[in-house]
Amino acid sequence: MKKTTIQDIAKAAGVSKATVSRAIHSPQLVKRNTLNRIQLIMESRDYVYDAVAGDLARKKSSIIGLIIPTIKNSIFSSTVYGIQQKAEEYGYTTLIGNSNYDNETEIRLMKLFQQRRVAGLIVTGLSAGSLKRIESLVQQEVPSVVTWELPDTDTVSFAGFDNFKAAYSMTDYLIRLKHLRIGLIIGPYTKIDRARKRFEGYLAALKNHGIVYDPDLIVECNYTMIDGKEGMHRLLSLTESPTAVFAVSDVLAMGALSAIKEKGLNVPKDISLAGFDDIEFAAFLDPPLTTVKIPAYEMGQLAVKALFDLINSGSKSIKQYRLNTDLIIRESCGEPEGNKGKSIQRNE
Amino acid sequence: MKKTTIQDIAKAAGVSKATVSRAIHSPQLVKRNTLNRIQLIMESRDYVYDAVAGDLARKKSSIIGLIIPTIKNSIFSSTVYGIQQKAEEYGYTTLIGNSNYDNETEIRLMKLFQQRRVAGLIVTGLSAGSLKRIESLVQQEVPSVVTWELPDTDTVSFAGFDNFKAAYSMTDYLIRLKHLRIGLIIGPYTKIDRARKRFEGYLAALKNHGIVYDPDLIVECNYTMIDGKEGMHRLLSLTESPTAVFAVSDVLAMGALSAIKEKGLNVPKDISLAGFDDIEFAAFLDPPLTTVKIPAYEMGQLAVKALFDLINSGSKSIKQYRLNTDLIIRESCGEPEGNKGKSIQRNE
DNA sequence: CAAGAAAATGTAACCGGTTTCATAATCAAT
DNA sequence: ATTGATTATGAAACCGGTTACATTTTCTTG
Repeated sequence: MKKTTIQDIAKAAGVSKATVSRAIHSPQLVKRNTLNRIQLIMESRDYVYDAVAGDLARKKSSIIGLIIPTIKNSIFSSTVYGIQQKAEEYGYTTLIGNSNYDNETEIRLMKLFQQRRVAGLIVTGLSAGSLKRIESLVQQEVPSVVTWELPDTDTVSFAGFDNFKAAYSMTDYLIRLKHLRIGLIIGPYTKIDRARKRFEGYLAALKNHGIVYDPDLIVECNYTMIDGKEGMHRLLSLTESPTAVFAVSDVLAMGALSAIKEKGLNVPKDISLAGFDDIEFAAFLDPPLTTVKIPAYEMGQLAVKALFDLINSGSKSIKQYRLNTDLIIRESCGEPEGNKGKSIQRNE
Repeated sequence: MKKTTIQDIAKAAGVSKATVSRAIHSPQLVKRNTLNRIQLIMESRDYVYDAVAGDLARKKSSIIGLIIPTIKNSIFSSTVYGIQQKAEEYGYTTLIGNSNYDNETEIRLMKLFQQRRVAGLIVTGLSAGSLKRIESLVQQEVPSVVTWELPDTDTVSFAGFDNFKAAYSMTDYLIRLKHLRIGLIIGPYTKIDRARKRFEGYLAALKNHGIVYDPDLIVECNYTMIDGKEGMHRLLSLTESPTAVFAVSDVLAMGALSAIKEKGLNVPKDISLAGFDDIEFAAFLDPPLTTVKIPAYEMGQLAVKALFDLINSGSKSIKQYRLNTDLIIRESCGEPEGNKGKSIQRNE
């Protein structure tokens, strides 16, 4: 049984395809009478509009493409959610691709989406290469916006936040609590720009306070709880282990926390722990996690807003949203034991 | 600047559209020489294949639609991930819609996907209404598979597990630990079939052990940590509070756990706590959470497999995968205090 | 080299809509 | 009833590909 098309409807209603098309999209252009007849026939024949054909004819689609590193980290889910909510308001659907933190995959997905003729693209880019790629997409008239970072360009729209500053402020906070040996558990900062910026923020904070950087305190790993746990175990087995650890992702922090507990240590008495993202469960940990709040949901919404500005302006209106992050002080960080009152050692 | 089409390429290469089309999809049908020429021209003009036009002409698409309750719960993310991984193997992309546990939205999304002419649909259905809808979709030749449950039908493919049994087994386990007052924190079981099945599993276990069902011990709520926390607070403020609580979602359990700690109680000494789903963090909680493991990832993969069987067989081959759930015993459940050795009270 | 088979390419209809422009029908007002 | 404006509809080209079928080219081989 062939699917019903507007042609069929037209014939049955004794009108032309054009009229049926109008009946669907601009009913006010069709006489009451005709309209009713057409609608009745559509009902009775289970007509289903073909959005593919429509998109082709109209030369525009109502799908936006979204590329994120992974759907498995709930912090990205929040952004996705923000995007979907907002996109839906505009009548758009979202096609999601996971790059799995892989550059090749990311590029492949961009191409794929471009082939699908998405109305626009939102990318949580990985590297400088991503940016180049996006600039070229924009030139090829695929409206695109970057999120989760502040790319250094004025030709690309974005809704992001300052990864450097966010990591800086947390490190600074820990230093002010009088920590001198601050461990860092962080994602693959050689591959991912965002992670590198955070790493630099950490470094800069140390430097500003005149603290020497100790490479032994850095654990580079992937973004799972297991990684966090293993990373923390490594730090704890150091001859001179850190008094505070900054896990640059709450997921890592959670893994780290479990490692600490396994060792029978107390947070924050024996060791301070800080996270990054402020995902929902951060507040529910024991102790509640001090972390950096990323406005993931709002960022998603603004990314969509920026995207539609781009779309509606024929790629003219470039919007760049810089969102703030917040230090969320809970109970997982305190002054280092035995260091109370001691002033910070400086290396000059 | 107009986009380059195969027409343009054809003209430039001095061949027909058909040859260009072949060069793209079946290069082995094109002479080496011509092929090279065409490819060169495609390169130089930044030709981007139009998958929309292709899909229309070919009357099939390479997008599969996916409807889940919410992307925000990581347990669904696992299923999504499984689906995306598998779908990608087959060269398909995934369009994701969130129903937000709302029936209307779910139906709207199904229609939307049908209009988009998706190759197939994977639905984490909500209610009996969903099933009806899906049966009708299948009749309209939209290959569809249900997941996350075992619909009672033989005309629809699915990859799911037995929600009743899963909840039954956990409740049974708690009872065998000698708990008599078992609280239940559960999602909106009046609206969501899956939740209702679980509720019934709980009820059946009680009944089988001759324990009277106390409505005061049931908290019906949504699926966030806050809900779990509030729910647990309610249970703890009961005159006769439960000795064990079964939170039918790890997210709820985590909220519940924080409520328990807030009260200064110990798990499992003062109260036992069980979850459902076995999301990644369940093992990392303090104490590690006893829960029911749902094979979310595998389920996603099998759903895709079932879907492609359906697609490739012209909707003939119906596959029904019944997956097992496992009781994961960790440390959050123990015998009730002061009840040790006491035998179970029966109400006959 | 001729002839038949195999390989390469072209022609044109088609997928299911949209939209411009022209024409026909209706309406208001003189 | 006539005219001009307004509203409703139709005809046909178009969107960018695919594909069945026909035709041409190239390859084999006797």
